[in-house]
Amino acid sequence: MYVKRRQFHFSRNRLMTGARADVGTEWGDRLGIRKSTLEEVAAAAGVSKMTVSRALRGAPDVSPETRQRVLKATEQLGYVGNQLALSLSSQRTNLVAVVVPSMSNIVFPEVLAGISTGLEGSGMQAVFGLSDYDTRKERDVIRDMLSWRPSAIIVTGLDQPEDTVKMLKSAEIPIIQIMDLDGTPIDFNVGLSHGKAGEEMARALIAAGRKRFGYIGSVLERDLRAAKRKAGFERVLLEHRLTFIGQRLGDTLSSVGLGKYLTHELLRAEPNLDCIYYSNDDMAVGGAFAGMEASRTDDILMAGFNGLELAAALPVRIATSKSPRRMIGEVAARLARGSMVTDAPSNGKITAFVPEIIGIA
Amino acid sequence: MYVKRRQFHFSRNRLMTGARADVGTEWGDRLGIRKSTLEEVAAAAGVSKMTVSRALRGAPDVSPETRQRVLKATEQLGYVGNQLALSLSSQRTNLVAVVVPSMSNIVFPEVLAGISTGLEGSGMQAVFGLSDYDTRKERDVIRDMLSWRPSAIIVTGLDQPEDTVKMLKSAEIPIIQIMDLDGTPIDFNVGLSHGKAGEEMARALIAAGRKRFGYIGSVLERDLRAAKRKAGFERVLLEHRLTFIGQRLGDTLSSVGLGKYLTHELLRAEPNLDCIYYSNDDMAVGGAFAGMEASRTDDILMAGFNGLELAAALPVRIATSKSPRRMIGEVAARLARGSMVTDAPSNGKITAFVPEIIGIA
DNA sequence: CTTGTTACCGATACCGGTATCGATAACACA
DNA sequence: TGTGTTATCGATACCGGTATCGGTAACAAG
Repeated sequence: MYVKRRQFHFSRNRLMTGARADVGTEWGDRLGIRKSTLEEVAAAAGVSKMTVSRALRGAPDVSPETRQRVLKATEQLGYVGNQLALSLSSQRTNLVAVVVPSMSNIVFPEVLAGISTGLEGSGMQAVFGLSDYDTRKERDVIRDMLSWRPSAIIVTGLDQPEDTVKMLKSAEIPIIQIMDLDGTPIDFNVGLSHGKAGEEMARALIAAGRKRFGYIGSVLERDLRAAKRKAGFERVLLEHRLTFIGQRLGDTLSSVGLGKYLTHELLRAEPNLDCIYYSNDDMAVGGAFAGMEASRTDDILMAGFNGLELAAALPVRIATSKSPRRMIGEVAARLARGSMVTDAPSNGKITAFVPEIIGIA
Repeated sequence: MYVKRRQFHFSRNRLMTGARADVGTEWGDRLGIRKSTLEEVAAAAGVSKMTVSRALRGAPDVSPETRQRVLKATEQLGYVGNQLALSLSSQRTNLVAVVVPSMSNIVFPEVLAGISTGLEGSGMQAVFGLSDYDTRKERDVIRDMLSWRPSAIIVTGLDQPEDTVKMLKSAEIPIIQIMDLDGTPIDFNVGLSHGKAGEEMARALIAAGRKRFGYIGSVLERDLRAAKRKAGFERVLLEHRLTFIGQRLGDTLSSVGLGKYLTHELLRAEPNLDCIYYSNDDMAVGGAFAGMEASRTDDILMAGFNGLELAAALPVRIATSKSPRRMIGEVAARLARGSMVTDAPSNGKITAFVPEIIGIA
């Protein structure tokens, strides 16, 4: 299948003549810049590859002149370095594996952006995978990730099935579970309590005089955090002898369009609601649109979750809890960075955020 | 700094006793599941590691019984495999490097999602990096990526500076430039002509009777594709002896809030516009909100670009060009997959999409 | 019984780096 | 002059896999 390889064994003599001698495929330009090896750079600089390795990494025991020669050769050959060999040899990677459920909700990209900035300057790379809210797929993705021997792994949520947890533990690297706090973390945990977020939102809305609540969400079996928010909300409703008068659950992932559609439906069925709690801001924005179309913006308040930039720009006000998504990513990244220097992760460390509720008063 | 390694040399005898014997750190559970090597699996199965390698990869010359023994040992030890060693040894990776400018605009996450699904089942992994619309940063990110010897690289746009292009070429892997088509591709090219997109939008709006145009965008020096759309739009305006009556350019990245703010400003300065072209849908949605607040939704049409789901759900109609973002990602991924089997990328292959204009008629 | 074939498996040499130890030369010091 | 010391560098053995080639046993054919 794969054609012969290793048929060119560069002899030392050959190398001594300079690696520029015989390059010239379709790709290689005449600068001779191509993926070269330490060995080639060494030959060009007239030293051993060990010395090149040292020079490039800034090791102390290399004379200034040698270092210069090596640097020049590196430049000329366009040497890039090989993380595969480096990582295999040194037994440590600069990889951070990240698994998120989805990319179509802006929340996770923002977390990734946070991770990216949090990793900046550390020389570490994020490798990401999507689970599509599917635990089986998540397990497979995690397995693939682990085969790269990342130095840390960031996963979304606390509700991984047992075999996934076992696999994670067996990797013997820091495991950073993000977003959710309601559950038992394996190792590090960065996020917020969605149960509490739901509770607080309910309390705030009730305090603001809302009495007749509806709920709109999408597939809660998959978005467990939305389900936790709803459960928290309902707990507080119950405390006040209240309940959701009506609710609608979609069967696709949350979106503005879905929120709008379900809101129209719910408003028709229950015209006397004075507040609707949504599974998140996308849905709530859709709700706001529906409210505008139905001219119900004055007597009914839509409440979501996340604090999207979009929600703040809306012509009508909606309530929401601002989740520190970027921040969660950055903190997770910092924890991952730590993994490069400390061998002993302080087991069970938790970073808890409290979302700020806005748009009510 | 890093403490001693390689101090444990498992003797063959030691291994023969079973790798479960001496595990028991804080992390290892009593199942003995931990990162083990082919050698260990081989010892447990009583064969050579070469045989294990063959068995695990489904090579033909392994007897069924041996395969079973190996599989059992693999299972028991929770062997995961080491992509680092695999890739280094076999001289090919299953990595696809992806560089996008930003994560805060939903467009790029959607491209990534497309790439992810396009890669599904191929055993390939996407490694992504952010350039923040900064060419220097882009170059550094690309260099980091290349050091992992990916089997393909996907970069955004066609306007990389010369040194970046040189670096890309020297990697001798398929280079897939996405999103933009206006320029000279290095190798593969998947996207759409933003110049034409701007032209077509202008033509459609003029055909629909719009006459008094304004423009609202953000930092166009960074978002080159938005600049190309604007240029295309202006070309057609000129053909019709028209011009932008007024325009506003923000100095931050595009967002709904920014679009709303600038629209309010522009509407104050130029109250008699009947159409505003925006750098993208986020801005246009903000414009729509401003229009609603100013009660100008009947006499002025906002036009954006992307065809976001959000735009379709809006209570007022806005015009937009639907860009096939997911599709672009999927096609790019397919091209990247191809790279694993064919050594000779068909140089210069271009996949062109034509965005559909909606929301005008 | 000798000789091919075939099926199966192991030994060995890599892949491109790093860690470790040892060697050499220059220089200081007694 | 003999002996440490220090600075600088190379040789060698890995890391954990895969590619390649060769070897052995079983069985068929001559």
